[in-house]
Amino acid sequence: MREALTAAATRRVTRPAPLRQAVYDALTELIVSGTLKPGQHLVEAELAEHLGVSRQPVREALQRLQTDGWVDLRPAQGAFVHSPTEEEAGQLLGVRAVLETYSAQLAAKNAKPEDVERLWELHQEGVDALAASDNERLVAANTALHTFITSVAANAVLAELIAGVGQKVRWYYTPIARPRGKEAWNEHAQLIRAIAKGDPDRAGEVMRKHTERTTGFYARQLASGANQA
Amino acid sequence: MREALTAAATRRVTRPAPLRQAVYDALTELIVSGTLKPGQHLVEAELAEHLGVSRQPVREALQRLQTDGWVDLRPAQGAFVHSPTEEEAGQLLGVRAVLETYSAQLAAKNAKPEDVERLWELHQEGVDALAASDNERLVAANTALHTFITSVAANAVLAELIAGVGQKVRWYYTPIARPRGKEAWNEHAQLIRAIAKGDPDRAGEVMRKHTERTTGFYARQLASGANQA
DNA sequence: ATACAGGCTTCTGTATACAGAACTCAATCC
DNA sequence: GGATTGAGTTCTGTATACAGAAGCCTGTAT
Repeated sequence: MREALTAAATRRVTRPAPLRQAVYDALTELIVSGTLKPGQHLVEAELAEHLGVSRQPVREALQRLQTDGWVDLRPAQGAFVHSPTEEEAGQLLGVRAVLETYSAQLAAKNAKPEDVERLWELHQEGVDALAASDNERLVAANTALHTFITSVAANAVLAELIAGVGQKVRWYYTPIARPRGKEAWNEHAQLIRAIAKGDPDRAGEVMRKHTERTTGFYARQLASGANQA
Repeated sequence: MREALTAAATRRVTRPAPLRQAVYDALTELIVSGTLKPGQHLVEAELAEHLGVSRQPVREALQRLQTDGWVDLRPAQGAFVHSPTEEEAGQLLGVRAVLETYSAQLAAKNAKPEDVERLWELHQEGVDALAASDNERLVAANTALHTFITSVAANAVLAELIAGVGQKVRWYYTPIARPRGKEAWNEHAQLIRAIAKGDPDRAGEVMRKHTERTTGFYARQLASGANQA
């Protein structure tokens, strides 16, 4: 009987789900969506009442939000939503570029045929979204593709860093920049071909150029319509 | 008068220094030093009493220790000192290599003459420690050199990631591996020369090879005397 | 009118109290 | 004898309470 259960109902009935996690997710969503604006003072008691919990889980969530860079915690003054500077945004893009490049190299080393197949599926989804001019779907497809490449890279440490950096990049640039268009997905296709061939050097190079172009693309949008948000 | 004060006593009398920070530092030290062993269950009440504070700051410190990867926080069970696997250690080294490479490239772009001068000073310190066979000083000199290169790179995001990854690498390898010897410092010298010339490609390449050799060096030590700790 | 001082309010930081879940171990039943 | 079930214990997760610091506002004196 034990084996039968192990095979099927591996997942416990319901994870109790610690409140701090729920609060963390809620606050992250509020920050990324822009409901909580950069520089805004977050009062623990207010958040607690608004979310229907006590101050304690809110505090714990705020602590984690700080270490993840979403809020600044000034001693004896509390939490303030982090205000990213242009300089910091540029640094984020640079770091992301090297991490993604490494990710692509590892993926090219490890990719199995079924991984490549899945990559092409994700690529097709992006092309479809592009044809439908569905920006939201396009962003999701782009994220999904990069995330899957990272998972193929099979480096948990790397994956965690990329996830953190990537989310902040999206936070900063989503309000001011549109997603890149057709040529980005052509670059993705090149990348997948390099991974399929198991050519780490080429995969890394393609990814490096890809992220550099994205960086330049963002920079131009920033320069042209800076304060449109 | 206000201007005079601003110039001089910018720093407030004494930062109250939140307790959670002190607890965090204390626990990190206990983990890195090996007093708290991997897998060990950390009971909040015990730590609180031992450190002379209440459970609250201990909890907050444990939360941060989790996000920084030092402990695992299992729901409804509490904190356990993280047990690094060999696989994770390898992943750490890989990530560190690409981050350090990028750091060296940026440093080569930004370095001013006085930075190069300081680099040579730090290098000399390492050579001296090597001559004195003072391992502790040698590790400190190595850390100081790499840290300074990162600071010259002038990328705060990168610096934070390197700091986190680097500390974990040291935690994992310090007990089982000796520091590298003379040839590591020759490589450092090459690196500094590349930075002095303002040659990012060469600096990156030298750093990449340097970290790869360090990785191999660790791997060999691990293979030979695995369970000597 | 302006600058300063004092009290007041508000919020954080810390401690304590309480409820619920997980582990332990012993007693019981097959 | 072995497995299982149940009570008891321990620890986490959450809520509440209290103390201290920082900011604000008002009143007063120059």
